[in-house]
Formats: sequence, C-alpha cells, structure tokens
Amino acid sequence: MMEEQARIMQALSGVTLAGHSVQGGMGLPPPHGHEGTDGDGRKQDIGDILHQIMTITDQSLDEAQAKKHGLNCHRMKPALFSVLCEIKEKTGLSIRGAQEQDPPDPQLMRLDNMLLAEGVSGPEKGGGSAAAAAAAAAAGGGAENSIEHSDYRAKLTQIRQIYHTELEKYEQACNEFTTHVMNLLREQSRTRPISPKEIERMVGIIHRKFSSIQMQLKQSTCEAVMILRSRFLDARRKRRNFSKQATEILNEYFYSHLSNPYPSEEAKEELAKKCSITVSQGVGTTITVSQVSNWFGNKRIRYKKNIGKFQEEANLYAAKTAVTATHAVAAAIHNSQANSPTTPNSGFQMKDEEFQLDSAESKNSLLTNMFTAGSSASFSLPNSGDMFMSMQSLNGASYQGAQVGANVQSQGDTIRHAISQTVGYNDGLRHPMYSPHSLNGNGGWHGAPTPSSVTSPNEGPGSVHSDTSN
DNA sequence: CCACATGATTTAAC
DNA sequence: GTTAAATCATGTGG
Repeated sequence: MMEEQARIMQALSGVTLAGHSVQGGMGLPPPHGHEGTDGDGRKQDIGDILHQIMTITDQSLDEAQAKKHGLNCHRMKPALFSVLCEIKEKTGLSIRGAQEQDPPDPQLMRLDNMLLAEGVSGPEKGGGSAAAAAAAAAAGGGAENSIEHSDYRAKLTQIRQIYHTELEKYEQACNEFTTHVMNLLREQSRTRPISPKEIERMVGIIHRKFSSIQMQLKQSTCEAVMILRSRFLDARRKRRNFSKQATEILNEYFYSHLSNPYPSEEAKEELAKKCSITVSQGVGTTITVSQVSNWFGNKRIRYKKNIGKFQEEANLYAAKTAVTATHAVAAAIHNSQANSPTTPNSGFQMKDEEFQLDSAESKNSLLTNMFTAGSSASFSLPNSGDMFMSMQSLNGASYQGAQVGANVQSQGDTIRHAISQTVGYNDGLRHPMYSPHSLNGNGGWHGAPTPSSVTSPNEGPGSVHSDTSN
C-alpha cells in the first residue's frame, strides 16, 4: 500500500511539476482562492509536501507521526487531497472495469457438491458421532446396515469435524484480517483518498485469497473422503466366504424351496438375521439382505447350470430337513391311525405299502401337522412306481410366520401337481431323490410360478411359495 | 502355481 | 425395483 501511494505521488508530482495540468483537477475550485496567482509558491508547497511524504518512511515512528500531523495540518493538504481524489476516481474506474464479478469457480462448485453429497458439508446429520450413529440406526431400520456403515460413518464424522473446525478457523482469520485491513484503510483514508468501493474491492481480494485457501481445505477433505470411500469399498469388494452355518441356513432354505427359490423381502431379512446371529458368536461378518439376494442369485443360476453337480448337496439338505419333518410326519400318521410310519433307508423315504398317499384322511392330517409344526419339512415320498418324488414345494411357510397357516387345500393341489410331474432329469443319477421338477425344460423357475409372490410382501393366506401351475 | 469355488458386480431385460 | 446371465476378483485346497 505504501508502494502504491508512493507511486501515485510520484506520478502526480511528475505531472504537476512538469507544468501539465491534471485533467481532473480542472474542475476543482482552487484552494484558498489563490486564482492562478502565486503559481510558483503553490508548486513549491506541493513539492515540499511530496518530499515530506517521500521521506516519511525513512524516519522514526515518532518523527513520522509528527511529520504526519504536520502534513495533515498543512494548508495545502485539502487541495492535494482533492486532486488525489480525482485521480483515484479516474483510475478506480479503470480498475473497477477490469475487475469483473468473478463467475463461480467450476472446480470449487464440484468440490462443494461432492462434500455436500458425501455429507461432509451441508446440514448436520445428527451432530456428534454418537448422535450420528443413533440417527443411522434409526434411519436404516435394519441393524446390519448401520453396523456395516458404522466404521465408515465414524471416519466420515471425523473428517467432517476436522473440516468444520478448519473452515471456522479460516473464516475467523479471514474476518479478523478483513476488519484489520478495513481499519487500516479507514485510518489511511484520512491522509489519502479511499472510496468505500475501494475498501470493498480490498475486502474482495482478501476473501478471494482466503477462499483459495478454503479450496485447498476442501480439496484435501475431498481427497480424504475419496480415500476413505475407496478403502471402504475395497473392504466391501473383498470377498469373504460366508461361515459354514450361514451357508447351511441358506442352502436349507434354497433346497426346501427348490420349486420357487425366491425368498420374499421378509424371508431375506429373516435369513440375513438368522445367518448373522449364528455368526455373531465369533468375529464373523454379518450378512445383509443384499448378500442374501446375491447368494440366491448365484445359487439359482449355478444350480440351474449344473444340476447334477448339486445333486449331492440337494440330497444332503433334503435329508437334513426331512429328518426333522419326519417326526412331524410320524406323529401325524400315528395320530391318524395310519400304517406304521417306518422310515427305511435314510429315514425319510416311505414306500407305497407303508403309507397310502391316497388316503385323504392321512394326507390332511399329515399336512396339518407339518404346517402347524412349522418345521421345514422337505422329504421324498415314493410315487406309485419306483420313482421318488421330492415334495419340497410343500414348505412355503418355513420362515414366514404369516404363511404357517397356508390352507391345506392348496397344499393338496401342490401334492397332486408334484406327483403328476414326470421326473425327467438326472437320468444318470442313481438316486435322484431330489429332482428339479419345477424347472421347466428351458431351464428356469420363472416360467411356471408367478414371481410376484417373491416381490409382494403381503401374500394372501391361501398363496404358497410353491409351484401351483399345471 | 493352478484350478475351482464363491461372493460381488455389471449388464440387460422386464 | 427385481431378475438371469456373464463376468470379475478373491478365497481355498491341491
């Protein structure tokens, strides 16, 4: 500022002392009414003032203050001041013209948008980290979501806090500096002409400087978020095999719903919870609904692609679930005074002679028991010939309390349907206990049953997660 | 190191 | 939004 002042002074002195009149000065009434006379004396005075100004910096503070005071009281001061004002006006215009309303920096906007999108800037989402976690838990509804994101959230909150404190610091510093400069300018405006516009401009310059610093802060915050994000995503991308129990639960559901392995949203949630619970005893990963969806998606496609490969597994889970079901079946048959429900071979197969499927009484008792028991009853019954049928389609209700009371009539339809099917798969397999009877020839579950039962959360009590088509 | 298993992601259809 | 299908990328057992 001193430099600028000195420069203007120099220019002014050069112009006036050389005898050229300053354009703007013409309009001014000459001070003290000296009206053109005594021109040399005036020049002399101005020369003195300028000289004093030029040398003021070389002197000590006290001396300078004294000089300053002297200058302020100098009789020529008002005249010089108005001349300076004129010049300022002129140059100020050109300055103002050159400096335009700066358009919003696209990069800054991008950073701002990103910070807003990431939740770093913008409205506080719950305040502190504890509150944020609580809010996340409340908003997420599902526990697994907040657990999954809690680490990420904690780190994000940390970044957010740092960002905000830094931003505040910068803002404070900026304001302090601005007021300081403004005070300085106001002080100087007594000795040199400073228009409010100029102060404004100076403030603008300061703000721009500080906002460039802010941009750096924003940029580094963005970088931090990016790093956090990539690390989080990497962690998620990294495949971790499910625990044995979790796989077991999922397989159980899959094979006991083989006719329509499309768990509803509730069923998925249930499964996710179940898998997470069994795993939660250790350090195991929690399993989310989307992971369950992934699992079923993969399972369906891979099962369909190579049914033979999964035959063993299917039998295994058929046996596993059938064993529990057999108890219910046994009780049912016993209660209905049917033939003794001996369970030859693996314990879940029954021969025609031992169990008359045609007996309506037995059948109904069996079904009622199975469904009131709520167990996932998946088992094989012999057809009239040597063929074994899988009846896993009976179990639409295993995981859904709402469907435990699925009506018996539709179950009976299911049985009839299942029996009427021909088991054309797995010719080479010696024990096709589990046959993908509900897969059509084109390979696909979606041909027969309406998938709406998967997506519609509130099924009627009569509907069943099974193949009811003919 | 390899081959295979498997969870996740992408793509396209609905 | 869901799904099938293809694909990616990693885990795992040999």
